[in-house]
Amino acid sequence: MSEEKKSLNFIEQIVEEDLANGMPKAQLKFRFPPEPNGYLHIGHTKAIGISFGLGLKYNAPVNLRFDDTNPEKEEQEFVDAIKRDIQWLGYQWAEECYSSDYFQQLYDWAIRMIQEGKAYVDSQTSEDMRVQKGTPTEPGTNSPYRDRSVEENLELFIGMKEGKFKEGDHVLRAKIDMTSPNMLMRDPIMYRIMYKHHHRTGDEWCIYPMYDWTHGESDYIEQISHSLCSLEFKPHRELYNWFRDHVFDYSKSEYPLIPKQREFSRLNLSYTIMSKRKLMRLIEDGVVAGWDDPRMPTISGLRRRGYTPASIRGFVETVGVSKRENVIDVALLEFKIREDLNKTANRVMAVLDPVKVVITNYPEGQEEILQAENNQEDESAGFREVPFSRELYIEKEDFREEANKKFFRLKLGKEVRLKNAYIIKAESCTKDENGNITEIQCTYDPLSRSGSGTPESMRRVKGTLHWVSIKHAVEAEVRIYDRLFLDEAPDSHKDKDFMEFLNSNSLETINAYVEPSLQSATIGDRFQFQRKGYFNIDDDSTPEKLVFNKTVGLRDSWGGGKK
RNA sequence: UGGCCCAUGGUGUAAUGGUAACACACCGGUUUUUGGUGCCGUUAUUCUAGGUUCGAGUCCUAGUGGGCCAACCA
Repeated sequence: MSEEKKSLNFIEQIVEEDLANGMPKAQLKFRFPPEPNGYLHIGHTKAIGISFGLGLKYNAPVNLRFDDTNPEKEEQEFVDAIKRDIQWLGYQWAEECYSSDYFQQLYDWAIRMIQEGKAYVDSQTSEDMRVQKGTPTEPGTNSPYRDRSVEENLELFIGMKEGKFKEGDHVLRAKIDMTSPNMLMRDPIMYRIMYKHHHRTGDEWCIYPMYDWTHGESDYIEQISHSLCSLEFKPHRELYNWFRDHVFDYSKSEYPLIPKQREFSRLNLSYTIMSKRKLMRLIEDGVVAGWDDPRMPTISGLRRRGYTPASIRGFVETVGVSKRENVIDVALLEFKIREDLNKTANRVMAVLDPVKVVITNYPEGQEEILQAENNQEDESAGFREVPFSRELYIEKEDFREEANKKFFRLKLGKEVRLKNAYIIKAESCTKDENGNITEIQCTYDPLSRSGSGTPESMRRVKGTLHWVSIKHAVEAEVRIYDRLFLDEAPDSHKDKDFMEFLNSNSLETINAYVEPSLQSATIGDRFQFQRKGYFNIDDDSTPEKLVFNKTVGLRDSWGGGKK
């Protein structure tokens, strides 16, 4: 009955405080506001998890709002991908919104601000404006156009909207304070002229509102209670409130509630990058095949790699929420997917680097069907049939002519258990002219069959190997991935480009032999290749040519026994 | 020659003035027909210096270190 009290993160505490101070629970409303200029990545999952998590916790609506105010970079493809990824993660938004839906309202409010002397049209070049803006340590100076009359401002702004000027001729700026220690308060730009086709509004507009003017007011229009974003927006909060308070003054009867912005630190993952611009460069430079390349830290990439929604959600939950800069060890992500797949993925046998084994005392031409447990962590997973015969493949690394006691695998004169099958003993091996082992001759103990219940079958031998029957094995392509970067934080070096840290061996494609039960597997299916790791069927797979991705390896406490 | 934010094991996150906890990683043990899983265990001057307090990781001050802010990007 007594449920353990989980501690609240600082954002949940803010919500609880607001509730305690009298905010009705029904007023709680959140939003996730991606810009459709790229695919979502694992870093976004934190923001998604926070806002959608709050929605779930308080049974409050969460809007999905596309912050589409810059038609230069935004595309419908990204809108579609973002929706697909959020749905795949298992979250449901209340309403699908677009900042561009509010362009008219924003424009009307801007007119009102001009009328009240709160905004003016500036006609300097961007370079002049930059100089005049000052620096973080020096105050800015007023624009020579700052004191234009309301009438002139109105005429110019309306002219901007009507397409009477060229791009760059004029901008609309809020009139705040050019000497503010907060650079964002130094008369920020509200509108710029842009003759670009917008993926939603087409060519209806040739002026587009800037982020600060748009974002907060979109929150306000949607009556969002808590607008949660990452730390770099902290300095924007002052401006967020400035715009919000003016607009509230104009529209409080229609929109009675005011949103508040709060900031948390974004998620960084070791050995990768988390910037849409840089991820795009990996694609453009051909380092990866696309946004959904299994090596990418994108949601689409992780999905294709074989990650489950539950593992990703569990990951961001474990990572927590704070205001500290952080780099999460990618090992935690890997732990989360292993944790999930260990419970859910069926075990199968696949030999990735084969060497032939002949069981000399097994009758030629004989075959038999053995029973194999699908998942010892899940009794309901049942059993499958695995064919056995005289000639098998095992992993090359599982045999040595001689080795010390720490080598629990097959060596000359010693026994090993073949998983779900018999105990075999290595008698001899043959090599090619280069000394490479080409075949291992073994004998088997016919009474030792797994599950047969004989005393021989109960014998304990130290090693157990996976294998496939050569005659029955299915050939498959297996793609093995490694981290994309060799440096723990590739984009944290001021003096070096992140591309310098690329891992040139992040993809290895091999030909493997898998047990015949996998012939019927379909795209997305996940398995544990016993003793090897977790693998899933790639989008490129066909019944004629199976293609697997390595999602993550099994934890390996042996380390290969090198030296 | 400014403003704002942050500082707890290797990495993250708790402890909400009262015994520094949890997860991952690491190392060791145990179980095991996966060197997987499970189970058990080892590992900490809470950045520094002052101050407030019976009592400070927590509050105050200063310092140190890190981050953000000078796009007609979001």
